[in-house]
This record gives sequence, C-alpha cells and structure tokens, in this order.
Amino acid sequence: MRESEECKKILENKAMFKMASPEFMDKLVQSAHLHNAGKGKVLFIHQDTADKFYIVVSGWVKLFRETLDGAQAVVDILPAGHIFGETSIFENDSYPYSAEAVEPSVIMSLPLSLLKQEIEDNPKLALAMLSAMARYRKQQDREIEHRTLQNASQRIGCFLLRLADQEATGPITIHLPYDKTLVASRLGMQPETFSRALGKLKDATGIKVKGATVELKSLDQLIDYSCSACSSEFPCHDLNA
Amino acid sequence: MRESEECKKILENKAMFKMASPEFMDKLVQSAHLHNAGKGKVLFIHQDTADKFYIVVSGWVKLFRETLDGAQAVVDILPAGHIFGETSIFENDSYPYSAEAVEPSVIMSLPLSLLKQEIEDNPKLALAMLSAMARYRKQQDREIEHRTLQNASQRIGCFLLRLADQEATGPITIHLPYDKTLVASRLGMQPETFSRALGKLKDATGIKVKGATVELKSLDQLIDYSCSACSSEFPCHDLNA
DNA sequence: GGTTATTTTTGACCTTTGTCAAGGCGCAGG
DNA sequence: CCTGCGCCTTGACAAAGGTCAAAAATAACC
Repeated sequence: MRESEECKKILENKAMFKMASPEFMDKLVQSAHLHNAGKGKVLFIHQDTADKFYIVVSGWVKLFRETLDGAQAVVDILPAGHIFGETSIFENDSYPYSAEAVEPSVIMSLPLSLLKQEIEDNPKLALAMLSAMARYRKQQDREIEHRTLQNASQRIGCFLLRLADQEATGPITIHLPYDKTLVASRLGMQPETFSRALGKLKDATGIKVKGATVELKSLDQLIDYSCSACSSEFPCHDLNA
Repeated sequence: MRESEECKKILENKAMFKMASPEFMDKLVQSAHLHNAGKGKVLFIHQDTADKFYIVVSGWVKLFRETLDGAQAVVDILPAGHIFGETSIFENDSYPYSAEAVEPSVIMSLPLSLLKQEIEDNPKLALAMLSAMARYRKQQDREIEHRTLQNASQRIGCFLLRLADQEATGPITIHLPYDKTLVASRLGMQPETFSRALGKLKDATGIKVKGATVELKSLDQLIDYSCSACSSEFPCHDLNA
C-alpha cells in the first residue's frame, strides 16, 4: 500500500521519532492515515475528545481558540513537518485548541494511544518529547515578549526574518506562505493594522512588497528595525521543532 | 544539619519528585542549599551559564527578559513551591530568562547535573517533568490568548480569580501578593494603566479595593466580567505546577 | 511623631491599534 | 472580455493604552 510507505518515510524523518523503537514505528505506520484537507477544513475542535494526534505533511494548519462571543485567538500556524494534538495526552484526552487547515493540506493522523504507551515504555522517546516541549515553551515565551515589547511593524519584520534563510548575506526574496489576514491574526493584530504596519515597515526599512512577495536588499535592514525591541540576539535559532 | 532536613521535607513534597529514586533524592538533599534573597536580589541573568536550578521556598521570584534599551518583559512571577531554571537542561545550559526576588524570599538551589542525569536514568521522572512542562505550556497558551482577547480590566479580574479560592461561594477577601506595579508588569501593562483599569473594574463589578486588599461579595461578579472574553470555562484548573 | 522614601493615583495629552464603511485589485469562471 | 467574489487597502473616527509630570497616599525610618 502506497499510503503506508509514504507515512513511514515521513515519520522516520521526524526528530522526535528517531529514538523510537522499531516495533513502535511499525505499529505507528500501520495505523497512520493521510487526509486531504481543503482550505477551511476543521480538523478538530477545542475540548473534543482526543484519540488522534497529527502531523502536517503539506500545507498549513491553524491552531486557535474561541470565546463564546466568537472572538478568536490564534495559538500558532504550523508548516509541514509539525506535530499537533499530541499534548492531549497530558490534558485529560481533550484537545487544548481547535485546528483548521488554512491552505489545501495533507494531514497524517496517528493514534494517541500508541504514543501514550510508547512514552511510558521508552524513556528515549519521553526525553525527545521533553526536549521538543522545551523548545516550544521557549517559543511561546518569546511570543509573549514580542507582544509586549514590539509594535505591529516590528512584529511583522520579525515574522519575515523567521521566514527567510537566516544565513543569507545578500538580497532575499520572501513569499508569504498564507493570506495576509492570517499573518495578521498569527501576529495578534487586525488585518487593517497589518496592512498599515507593513506600509510603515516599508517606509522605515526600504523593503519592497508586491502582493505576497517581499524583497530585501539584506537581512540587516530588518534586523536593525525589529530585533532592537527583542531580548534575543538575531540569529533566533530554536525555530523549528 | 538543619538545612538539609528542611530541604528534604520540601523536596519530598514536590509532585515532580514523587517519582524520583531514593538515591537521587539523597544526593539532591546533600547538595541542596538555602539562600536568603532580599527584595530586588538578582539570582541569575538571561544567558548566564546554568549549573543550578531553584525552588522558591518562600517569597516571590520574577522571571523576566530585557532588551538592550532596557525595556523589560515579565515572563512569570512565581510563588512558593515553584521550580525555575530547570529548563536550562534543554537550552544549552544557559538560562532562558533572568530571575529576581521581588519580595524577601528563601530560595533553594540544586545542581542541574543531578537532575539531568536522573532524567535520563529514570523514566518516571522524565514523565513527571513532561507533564509539568505540558501544564506550563497550557498556561502560556492561555496567557497569549488573554493578551489578545482581554482588555486590561478583564485581565486584572482574571488575575484576582486565580488568587482566590476557586471553590468559595460566599464573600471573599483577596490580598495582592506583591506591589501593584509588579502585578501590572505581570499582566503586561503600565502601572498607570493598572491603576485606572482597576478603577474601571471596581465600577463594573462592585468589588471593594483598599490598598492591597480586595473584597468581593462572590466570585460571580468577576467571572461574568472577565471570563466572557476567554475560551476556557471558569474553574480554570491547571494553575499550580 | 515627624520626615523621608516609595508606591499609587490623577490629569492632560499623545500614539497605537481597533472599528466601520467604502473602494480597489486580482483572479476564476463564464 | 466581463463579472463576481475574495482579499487587501484606505479613510475617518473611536477606544485603549502609553507617557510625562505632579499630587496624594502609604510605608519606612529616625
């Protein structure tokens, strides 16, 4: 079966599963499934009973929470390769957020029960997960910092930097991976604010924006502008889990 | 030696160490030290080399980060019983934030090396730490949500609710555990904003504020006001790690 | 008990972001 | 080539929060 071959390849490449036992990986591949999710497809809802966790194979997935009156807070927007829903293990088997595909995506689903079992049986996996969790925690801490110390334009600059190849020295072209409205919500601002703040960023740094394409002469333009309001030095490692 | 007796008692009561081996606990107690930290005492600085982790025995400890130009973002303010600095294990042995006592405090210091070793040797401890980390992650997620969806007054209301006995049904008296200026920074706002927002909260809910003392007729007053702008139902469990 | 610090509150004003409404742009489908 | 529907931008205005300066209230100290 082609599907399981594909799943196998993806799973074996995940850092978190490098330490897993072969038996576990076999069982995991057996019960893995790929799903096509169109733009807007809701994968699960906050506080649903959780029996699966997921990996983004391609596309983008938004994690978010909603209040009763419909206001929405975006927790994160995940690119290909990221795991989500796995923390339900520690949350009474219920999802701590809702998940929705925001671009046409392929999602792999896997049973939480297997993961739960293997984490208890295999210390190496528990350590790998601990390490991943610590990295995520650091990211969230930084997010909170950014929201308090950076203004809208600086947050956009920082976002662009994280999309770029951080090693590059010359001119760079960046493509926004999803709608600007969505970038705005990811950065905790309104679409209108995003639009205006991007304009301000353009004036301040000389970057060029055409639709979803951003061109910079060099990273320094943005680094000066955004990273001055951040406690970390520029090459912000720790970005990909 | 009295000190080690005291440390032992505290360590044995920590949920995280319930699963630790007796040998580990012995070693831990041997190398534990208590420190008196006056108000304002800096315990370590962001990116210092980390060889110890800590437990707040009494008092309050502020975790924070600073930008080059002096702006400060408060990551958290920890009460007695909380561990900090332990995530340095996953951070290249450097502290991910600075720590300062904001009230006269007693702090226990413990070697990271022991923890590192035991986590690798004892799966149960790794699991306990994983679970603690997951709880913390959830808290951070909620923090980000609050900063985007709640206004200043609502955040204060939410903060008061978390200080209160959540089971109580009748009138309640809450004492602010540290300076209002500090509460403000914990909630990501300026002292002036805090003062005015507290005034607004008073008008809106009928709570009574005298200095550091807050009296409410019942929790409902605050719940209606604050929790409407939050994705979680009221009794916010998951508060203490 | 008076005096000095420190913390908190107020007032006036400014900046940033949110809100509402109207256009504009671009692309898919006819 | 035209039309319609999202997405994005703009303008005008409102609201929230930040800033600066000064007064008021507490707490701390001789």
